[in-house]
Amino acid sequence: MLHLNSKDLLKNCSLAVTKNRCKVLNFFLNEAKPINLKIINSKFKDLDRVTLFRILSIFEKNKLIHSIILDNGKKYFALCNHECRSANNHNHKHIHFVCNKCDEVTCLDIDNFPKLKVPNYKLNEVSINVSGICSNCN
Amino acid sequence: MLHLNSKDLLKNCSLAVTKNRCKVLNFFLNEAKPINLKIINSKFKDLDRVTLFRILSIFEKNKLIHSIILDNGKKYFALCNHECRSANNHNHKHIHFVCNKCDEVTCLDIDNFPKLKVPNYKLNEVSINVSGICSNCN
DNA sequence: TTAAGTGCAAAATCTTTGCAAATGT
DNA sequence: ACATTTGCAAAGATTTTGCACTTAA
Repeated sequence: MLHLNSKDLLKNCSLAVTKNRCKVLNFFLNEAKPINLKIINSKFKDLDRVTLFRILSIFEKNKLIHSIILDNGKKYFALCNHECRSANNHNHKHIHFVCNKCDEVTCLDIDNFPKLKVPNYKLNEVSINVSGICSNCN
Repeated sequence: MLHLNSKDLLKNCSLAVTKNRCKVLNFFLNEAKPINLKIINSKFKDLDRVTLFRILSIFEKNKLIHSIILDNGKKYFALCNHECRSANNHNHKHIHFVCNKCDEVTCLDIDNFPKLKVPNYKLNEVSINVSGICSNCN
């Protein structure tokens, strides 16, 4: 999985390869971090809002990207990595971290993802959001 | 903390005791679970949307209730328990569970709340949302 | 060529704001 | 009496829908 290009990724998902989709997907390929919807919007001013919505929603449905809603209510989108795409669950592999200083959001792979247990409950997806100070600001 | 009545709770928070606030707070006192905003709205049809918004927002500000946004994007509100009100962080004590069968959301106190560590990061608030099958449906 | 994607307009939701009337302290 | 809360109207913001036009397969 070295050469990640938008065309192939779209094809892999049986999605039509359009200019707009490539543009948006390339944007994600160049961004390691989850990006707020508003920012994405501002990066694609030539692109219709509605079209962007539809592109993001079909990307999410096809597990090219995943979305997070932080406790502040803001919605973020981020590229899924390979494990993310192949697994059913986007949250098993990493947690989402938001820095209280720089406001950047980061997907963090953590070594020992906690195994929660609750009597009488069957736990499937576990999603963890953390806030604090990131490595840059620390 | 046996007799939880809305009047005293409001007074404790230095909030004016109004009929609407009592109604809404009583509703939460009778509901153990987080309730979706839409449902709350439908329970108070005589109450103006805006007023309900303002009541919920001031309750949240005063830590009478806390809100959660689940991965599906829906917003829920739930009564804070005593520890919840006294602590700075509403998430340290419990996790939020959503059942894939009955769709109910539950605050679950878990014994060993995971202690996460990430090198170079300072972690403050940890919020955990889990989906699966609840004890009723299991 | 034919199905799918796009842009525009407009509807449907959701949330906030301003202000006069009603209510609580 | 005075400050706060409430309801209404209306503005903003966000997300969805319908449909004609364009583009990809």
